[in-house]
Parts: sequence; structure tokens; C-alpha cells
Amino acid sequence: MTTITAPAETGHDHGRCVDGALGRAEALCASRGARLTAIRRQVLELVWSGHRPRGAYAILDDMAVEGKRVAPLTVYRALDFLVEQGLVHRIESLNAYIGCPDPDHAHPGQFLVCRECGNAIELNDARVSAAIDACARDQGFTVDRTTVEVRGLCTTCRNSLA
Amino acid sequence: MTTITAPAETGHDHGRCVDGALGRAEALCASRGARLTAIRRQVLELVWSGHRPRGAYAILDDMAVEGKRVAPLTVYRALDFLVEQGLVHRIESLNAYIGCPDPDHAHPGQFLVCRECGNAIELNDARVSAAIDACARDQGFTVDRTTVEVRGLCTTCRNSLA
DNA sequence: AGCGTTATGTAACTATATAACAACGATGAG
DNA sequence: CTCATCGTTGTTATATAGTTACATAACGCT
Repeated sequence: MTTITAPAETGHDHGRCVDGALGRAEALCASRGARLTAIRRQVLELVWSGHRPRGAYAILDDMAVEGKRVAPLTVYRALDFLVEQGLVHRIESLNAYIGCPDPDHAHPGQFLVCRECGNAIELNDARVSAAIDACARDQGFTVDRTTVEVRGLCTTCRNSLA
Repeated sequence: MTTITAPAETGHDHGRCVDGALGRAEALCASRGARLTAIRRQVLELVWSGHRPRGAYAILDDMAVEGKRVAPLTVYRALDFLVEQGLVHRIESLNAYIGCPDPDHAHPGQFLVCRECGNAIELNDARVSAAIDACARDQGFTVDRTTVEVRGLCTTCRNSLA
């Protein structure tokens, strides 16, 4: 079974989308006793500024624009926290971060990243996970963390290029 | 079906292992009319110095030690060539490169990377590929390239830690 | 208030990767 | 053989990504 969470192509109210993510983050952190401080919240919001992975230094610049000039380390610390809490995923092949639409359930990230528009669709396919786990088991390998990233062309971009 | 290529834990004659890789590279490049120049050959050899992913700058240092001092760009260019020819894979989660034991057949890399010893085992599991392809198809996503990297603990290290 | 823990600030630094342009060198056409 | 061409390498500078070490501040508990 595949669970997909992607930006609806049309009629996507991103303001609502971001608000939802921030709300979920608040609730989650509260329930865990984790502190979603002002900086962490702002970084999370900036990560969610779109559905495309955003680099640490891009976020740094965003913050400067918003009048909050901080050091790289500050952003990295906030990102580390957010990743730890499962609120954002890191896209290894882009050195960038993206908001997780479903932070309540721990899961490995699986992403389709479009080379044209840059949007990343998060998948969560049990077959993929199962196949990877089976391979690891065959090798006697204990899994900490898996990275699945697919680079290519999304439907929208393929159509608009045609 | 899973095809595995890993360093034999015991009795692994690495000299032979590297020679084999270089031989295959020569043959492959010759058959394609691609030029395996001295630099490219040396970089390939250095990538193959072990079965763990090696960073571009580590290779740069290796070359300096061997008396061939070059600029980063030179190494990156050689690596780009080698990746293009399928002779080495890039491990995104480590910003590092590893030799491919089976360059003759195009394939996405799938890796188990041990957090202790750093060794990377290349898998090539059809179920994993199939599951990913199916997901992409479901989304109308055209695949260019897939990255599958599993971080964890290999059998040997788990046993020796026990 | 006092104390330990967690979060943030500051600065310098290391690591990874690319840009722009010049020069070299193998190969093939004339 | 010579020249033109194209791919490869050299050189320098720069962009991007991430970390180390240490100081300070805020919170949360007793």
C-alpha cells in the first residue's frame, strides 16, 4: 500500500497547508515535552515556504530578509532538532530539507524529486520499505536509517514540456 | 532476486580485486571509445583503494601523496567521467564515491553502509527497483536516477561489538 | 534564589563543489 | 605532414555546505 502526500496541483491553499504543519508541530512538541522555540518555529515555517527542498543557507538568507540575522550554526541546530522530531526530512542528494506532512508516525522518507520544478513528493510505500528491509536482513545488516530518493520528471512538468 | 557484491570478509585479495576493476574499466572504455586517461585511471584506482566510499578531497590528498598534485576540479572532472561511465557510484549521504563491481550493466546503486567500519556493500535487488518503479509509475513520474542508501551496522561489526 | 540543563550567540574554520578562462594534446581531414 | 578541432587538463578564484570551540542566556525545577 502506498500513502502519498503531495501538494495538490490545483487549488492548493498553501497558507492553510503551512498553518496545518505548524499546528501539528506545536501539538507534537507539546505532547513530547520538546521545545518548539521561536527560532525553530521560524525555520520550520521557512522550510515549509514551498514543497521543494530548501537548503540551510537559503533558510539563512530568508531569515536575514525577515530581519532575523543568524549564524549558519543556528539554522543547522534548528534543522537538527526538526529532523530529530520528524518534522522535516533531509534530502541527501540535494543537501536540502523539506517539511514532513505526517510527522506523527515515524517513517523513513521516500521522495520523488522533479528536476524541472524542484518539487518533492513524499511517498511512503510499504513494498519499498519491505524490500529494503528484506535485503538488509539477508545480509545480516541492522538498519538505522534509509534514504530513498528518485530524481526525474513529474507529471505536470512532463506535460508542460510536451 | 538479489545480486550482491561485497568484499569477502576473509581471504580477500584486494590487489587482485583492484586489478580486476581496472581491467574491466579499460575494456569497457575501449569498447565505448571513451578515453580512460592517466588521471582518470589513477582516480579510479584510488577510489578502489578500499571498499569504503572515498571523498573527492581524500582522493585529492592521495594524489598529492603519490606526487601528482592537482586541483579539486581535476578530481571532480575525473569522478564525473567515471560516474558517467558507470565505473563508480556516488554515495549521496556521504558525499563520497565507491567503485562499482559490475560496470557492464547499467543499474541504479543500492547500498548498505556500515556506520562502524564504513564499508559499503552494493546490492542490486530487483524487488526494490520494481517497487520504486511502480511508485513512480503510479505518480506519473519519469525516473532519471534513483538513490537507495541504507545506513546501519554490518554483520561483522555487530558481532565484534557484542 | 540557586542550580543544572538546554538553547542561542559569536567567530573562525573545514569540507565540498563549481565558474571562467587559458593552454595543452590527441585525432582526423586535407 | 600540418593544421584545425575537440576533448582534456591546468590555474585561479569563488560559491556552497557544515563544524568546532567556547561564551552567554533562558528555562525549569527545587
